[in-house]
Amino acid sequence: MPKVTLKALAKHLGVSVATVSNAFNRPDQLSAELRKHILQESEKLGFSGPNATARSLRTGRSDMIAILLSDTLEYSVSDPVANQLIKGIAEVLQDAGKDMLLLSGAKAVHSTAEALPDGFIIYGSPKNPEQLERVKQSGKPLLCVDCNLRGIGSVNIDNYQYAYDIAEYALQKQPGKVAVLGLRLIDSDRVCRLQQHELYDANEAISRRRLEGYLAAAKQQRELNAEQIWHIPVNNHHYAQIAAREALTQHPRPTLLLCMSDRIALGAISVARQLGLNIPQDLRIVGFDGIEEAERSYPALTTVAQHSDEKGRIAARMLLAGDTAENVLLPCELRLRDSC
Amino acid sequence: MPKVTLKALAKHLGVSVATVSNAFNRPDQLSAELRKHILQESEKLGFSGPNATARSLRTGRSDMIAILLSDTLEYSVSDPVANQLIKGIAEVLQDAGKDMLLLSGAKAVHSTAEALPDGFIIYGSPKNPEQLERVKQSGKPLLCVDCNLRGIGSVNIDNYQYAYDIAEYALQKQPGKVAVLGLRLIDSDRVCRLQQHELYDANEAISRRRLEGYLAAAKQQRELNAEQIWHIPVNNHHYAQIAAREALTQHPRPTLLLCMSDRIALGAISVARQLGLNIPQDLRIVGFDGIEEAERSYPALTTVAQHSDEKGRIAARMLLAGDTAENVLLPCELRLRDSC
DNA sequence: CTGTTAGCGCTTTCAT
DNA sequence: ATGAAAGCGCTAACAG
Repeated sequence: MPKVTLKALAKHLGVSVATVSNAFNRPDQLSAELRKHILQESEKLGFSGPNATARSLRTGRSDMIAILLSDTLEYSVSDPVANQLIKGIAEVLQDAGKDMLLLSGAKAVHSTAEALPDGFIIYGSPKNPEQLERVKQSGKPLLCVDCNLRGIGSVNIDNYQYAYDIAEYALQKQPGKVAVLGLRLIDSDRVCRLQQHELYDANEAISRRRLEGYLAAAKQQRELNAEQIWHIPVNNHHYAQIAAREALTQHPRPTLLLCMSDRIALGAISVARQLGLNIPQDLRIVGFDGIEEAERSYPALTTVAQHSDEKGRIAARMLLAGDTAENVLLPCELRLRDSC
Repeated sequence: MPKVTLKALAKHLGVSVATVSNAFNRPDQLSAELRKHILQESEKLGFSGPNATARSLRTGRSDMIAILLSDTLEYSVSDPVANQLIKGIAEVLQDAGKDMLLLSGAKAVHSTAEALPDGFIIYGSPKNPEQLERVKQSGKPLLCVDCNLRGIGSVNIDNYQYAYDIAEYALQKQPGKVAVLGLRLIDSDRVCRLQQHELYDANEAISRRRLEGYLAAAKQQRELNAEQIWHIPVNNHHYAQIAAREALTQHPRPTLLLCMSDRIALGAISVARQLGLNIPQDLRIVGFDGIEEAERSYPALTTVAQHSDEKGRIAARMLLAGDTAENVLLPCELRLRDSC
């Protein structure tokens, strides 16, 4: 069986290729009945619409939108926050009839599919400068989420403010010894404490903004010491537990853990349980993100809900609307639950 | 600035287009130094390799692999099991330099990107027959995961066997009144109990296979009644809680909950806590899947670990190797923890 | 409303 | 080792 192309179909039907093309792309350019006839015959011959590649080559469009992830695909897909964001974007794209391409932002990756999408949502600070450069060069619409890039619109939250708010809430409720379980504060792949000179950093990373918020809130009672601030390289349970164990086996033990993600906080809760500590009596814990799992943990986690799905929806809508110059700051909410 | 194409580049360099093309695609066809020179100049002019669309039109390849999801994108991306699978696939594709396209299998979607991929992993029973037909027609390599389609290779687990095993374990440990919290057993979008005539169904859905396993194991003690089997339409906390609440407020109350997913089991644990029931003293619960959250729930969940990430890795490797005729059955393990 | 035609940017014989 | 040219399947401008 020869391949069914638009041209072959046209010949078979005794009409011109333009007419068949119009039947698919510009219904107003031919009579309704001819169109119907063409569509029916196409179906019958197993022609499922114009070849996407050829169409894309011709028009320069692909009806695909890419999410340029700052981490590897597998990490991004399993991180609950990235996941919620992807979910929100997916909802909007699906409604708009667009497809979604997930692009790994891992260093040194040069994927050929990069060239296809009609637009990009850049999620998190890009780690692959060449790739970013290529994407910028493409001249296609771009939008940043959870990062800021000169000249590119963005959707963010005020990390400093909400970190400040939740830290202040926790501290006011009951003063005590504070430790910070921080995510990706420095460039190291192992769990460790910060050194004094690493306490401040010009870097715009969201974790730095959160740290500044904690620091500012803590200051009102007592300056926070670098050695009570942990760096955790990856946002997962494993590393979170290592850090939590280090922090909670000190003497005297901290009585408040400021965690930069809910996953970290959840890891800390496990460790606390292993150590026989009661939350919130012996130890209070707050998280950041507002992932679903944090609602149903035991005890339920006090945290900042940042609505990543909504962030995704808004970003996707902005991109599709060509509204890519604005810098949007989305509100969050404190979720005061049982852990603090 | 005019667009930089391979042709323009060739003219600029004073060589033919074929030579430039070869510099990118067939290093052995030209001298190493000329190649190096061409590549350097390309970089300098901001030419980031041959246009992917044109190349794809010409060669018929795209270096993309699609996952054809049986649900909507947003659901699949947030379901922990689908998520782990995607993660496993992503790992392998990334190493192979392939990109991953997530395709929604929602009814009536006809995405243009469908035509692009070089191969498809079909995840779960397709709900969009036209789409499936198109994909089959494409003649590209296909592989099923968690479903079986005539003439297509597959990667599955033995749902019947492991459902049987975990039910038998639970029942032997301590007999009692059993309720099943089942996932998508019938075609209804609300939580409800099964009716007697719905107890058996020829349908090959994995939930049906699991139910048969439970039923067979229960039979050894006492036949399971349809009214103790709940249908839950969506694998999330919300619906799980509704079903669990119905099941646990009966008199007499069930003492064992056989849950068809870990998410459902986790929802049931929340409800039990709300009702002041102690697990496993007053109520025993088992799940299915082996998601991460089940390890760290309180109490930790007894379940069947099905290694979805490994399933994904294996499927991706098989597809890439062109090994798409086999029907692979992967082993699972019982994870005996505190909830039963 | 319909048909003809020129490319979109590339790869790949085939000839040199 | 290199170049000329055909054509992948389609869309859109233009002519009729």
